[in-house]
Amino acid sequence: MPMELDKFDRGILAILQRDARRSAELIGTAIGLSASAVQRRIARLREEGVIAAEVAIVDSRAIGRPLTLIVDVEVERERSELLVSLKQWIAAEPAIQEAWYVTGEGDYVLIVTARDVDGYDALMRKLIAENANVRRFQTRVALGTLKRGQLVPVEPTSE
Amino acid sequence: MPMELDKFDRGILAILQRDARRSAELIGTAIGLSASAVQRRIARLREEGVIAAEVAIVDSRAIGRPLTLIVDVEVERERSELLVSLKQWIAAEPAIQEAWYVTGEGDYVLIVTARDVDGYDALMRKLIAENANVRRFQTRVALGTLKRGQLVPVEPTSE
DNA sequence: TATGAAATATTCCACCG
DNA sequence: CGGTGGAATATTTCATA
Repeated sequence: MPMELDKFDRGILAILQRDARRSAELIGTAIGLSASAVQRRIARLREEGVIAAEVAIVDSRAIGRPLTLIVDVEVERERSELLVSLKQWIAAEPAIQEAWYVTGEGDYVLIVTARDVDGYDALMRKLIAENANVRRFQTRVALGTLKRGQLVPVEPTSE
Repeated sequence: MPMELDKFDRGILAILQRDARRSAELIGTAIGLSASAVQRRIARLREEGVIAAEVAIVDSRAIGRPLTLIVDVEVERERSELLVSLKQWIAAEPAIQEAWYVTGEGDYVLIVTARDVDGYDALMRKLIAENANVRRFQTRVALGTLKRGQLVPVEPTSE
């Protein structure tokens, strides 16, 4: 169920999605509201779950994980009990940053971060070894990152 | 150039990647450091760019964008001048949350958020219409999101 | 029901030892 | 590094529309 968001909420979200540290007073002057009104709305957006989290974005290159890989995984759909443990495996593996179950024949798409090719190889060998229902996978290496984030458009104009 | 990070830095990053609002005092008790030391380290990590940003994560379903699509785009590599404008187009389009240039024949992978199928169709028609070098694209719909984020593993691999 | 302003409580930040 | 005090910020309270 889509939440009721007026233009003030949208303005707040637009700012906080780019900079969660911006003070309520600055946000207020930007959108035309008092600091306390902004503060109240932020608290409400958190409670309602519209703001799901506030997190630090770490530069993966800066800490020695310059590789990003996009992996298409094909899974045997028949064995549903193995699917549960595969999902848990994915959830528990920190090198897998994102994972979707997508349209196709038991297909998953993974976004993986790695230190180097060897690190990635080791990860995928472990994936295969510990999940019998993984049929095959195809890897694409990110040669360049044009854009990264989970910034959601909040303007009603954008489609 | 990988940054020098000791176990305290790693502990700080592990926490802040999940909750950027955690106070320095709480972080300090968690990792065994004083609040002021934690403050100093956070400031340094921000300056060095290890912490690239601190952002609010908005629940896209809560604001009426329940659809996520993974799009493989094939581009004519020959016309490099068109590539520049395509990149700018992608950068300027808020519905495209993530975009990588990947191994293959002029292939890009996009993560797109949409209100519904019609909204997505309209976006891709616009992409085609305004970028003559886009040869074709293939869409996969995210039927389920197992994991989402840019959480980078910071656990020591060698220390 | 939501606002703005004022009062209170936290948290941060720049020093000091 | 840890600790302290002043500044900035967030949170609560309250009167008002």
